[in-house]
Parts: sequence; structure tokens; C-alpha cells
Amino acid sequence: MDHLSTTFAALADPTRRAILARLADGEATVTELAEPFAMSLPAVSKHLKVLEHAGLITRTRTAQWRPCRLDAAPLKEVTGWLAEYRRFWEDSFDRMDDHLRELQNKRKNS
Amino acid sequence: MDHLSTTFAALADPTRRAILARLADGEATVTELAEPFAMSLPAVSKHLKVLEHAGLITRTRTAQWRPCRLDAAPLKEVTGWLAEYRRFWEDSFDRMDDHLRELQNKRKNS
DNA sequence: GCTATATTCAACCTGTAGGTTAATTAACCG
DNA sequence: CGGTTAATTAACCTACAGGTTGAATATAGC
Repeated sequence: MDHLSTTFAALADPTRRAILARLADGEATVTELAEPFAMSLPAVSKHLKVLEHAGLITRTRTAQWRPCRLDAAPLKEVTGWLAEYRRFWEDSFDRMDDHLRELQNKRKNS
Repeated sequence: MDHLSTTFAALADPTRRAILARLADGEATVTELAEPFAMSLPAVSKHLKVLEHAGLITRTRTAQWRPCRLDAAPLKEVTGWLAEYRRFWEDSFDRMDDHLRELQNKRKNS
């Protein structure tokens, strides 16, 4: 399966997206990640394997724990793919300009 | 299945992404869309049904043809989801600024 | 070395995704 | 009406996704 398909497939599951959202707040172990879900640990373990295979998480080993860390590189690739279609929902470039200016203003004021 | 999962699942197939890419150039009939692929027409028909169910295409009826048209609204939703993770691959806002300035320059020169 | 904790592996089940071929529906055209 | 073209439906097959339970592995700590 090609890289982009693997990424999209990994993202096409709410459990896995929830795991990513959790990891956006920092590293976590398998048990910690599994806690919110009404499913067995091996099930979560499988989800993590899917995410790892898609390059969306990396895992290190510390004692008997395998903490997971988010790796957003594949998401960057997805935005690259999406960029090709941006013109279809942004009906005018001017509106995009407005949006960008707003972003820059926000930064200047922070 | 939730909306976002449906969208990601629809995008997780290279044939379907190729169909979307083709539709970015304008409307096309089923037979036209099927032409580049080494698969049967019913198979393509199924792919189109998946895309339609995900809201990525809309279909009208003209005589015996069912022309398909791209609808990028779900893609906008995807970028919304991705935005939450942007900070993980943009290590500095300045780099984003560079990118945006480059975009705007491109527009001025075109 | 033994036991507790963290995680994975193995075997299994069920549902569905993606493909096939053959038959069917729908519309046009002479 | 009869034939042709466009597309879908139906029935089927195979592979795999996502879940389960039970056993195995790895490490820490007493």
C-alpha cells in the first residue's frame, strides 16, 4: 500500500484519532492510552501498531513501558495532498489573503 | 461511522484519489473515469458510491450518463482537523511566514 | 528466584472492502 | 419496436480490519 493510503487508512478510525489527540498533549504509555476506551489492551496495541506502521507515532523502550510519541510528519504530507484541492473550497484568493493577514496580525499582538 | 472516518476511509484508496484528481479537471462520466484503470466498470461504480457517500462527489443525471462532480467540502473538514496538529511539523512560525509571503508573491507575479 | 506489572503474540471470529462476472435497468436512436 | 450504449444490481469470492481471550515475554523489585 502506498504511503498516503496507509496514512489515510490509519486516520480512518476514531479510536486511532483519539489516541493521536491524546499524544498531542505529550508522551503516554500503552496502558495510559488504553484507559479511555472500552476495549482490551491487545486491541489498543494493534491500533498502535497501525499508527506506528503509518509513521504517525514512534515508540521507545523504558523498563517495561513502551511510551508512544506523536510524529506528525505524515500529516504534513496529507496537507500537501489537500493543498491541490484548496481552490475548491476557497471561493476566492482574497478571502485566503484575509485569513493570512489575520493570522499575522494575531502573532504581532501576542 | 462518523463523518471524518468516512472521509478518511474514502481517501485511503489510490483509485479513489485518482478519481478525485481527475474530477478536479472537471465533470466526467463513469466510463470516462473508469478508462485509466485496469478494473471492471462495476468496481469503479462501487468506488464512486463510496465517494458519493462520503460527500466527496455529487452526481447528476443526463440521458444515460451520470456525470460526477467534485465536492471538496469534506476536504475542508479534514484540513480543519489537521490544523490541530500543524504546530507539530511547523517548528517555527517564522518559517510559516516565509511560506505565506512566498505564496503572496507568486500571486502578485501572475 | 519469584511475583507483579506492562505489553505483545497467537489463535480465533465476524463483518466488510474491493474485486469479479452475469444479469438488469435506463435512455437514446434508427 | 429493436438494438446499442451507460451504468447499476446481484451474487459471489478472498483478504483483511478490528475485536476477543488466553498464553507468552520482558522488566522491576523484593
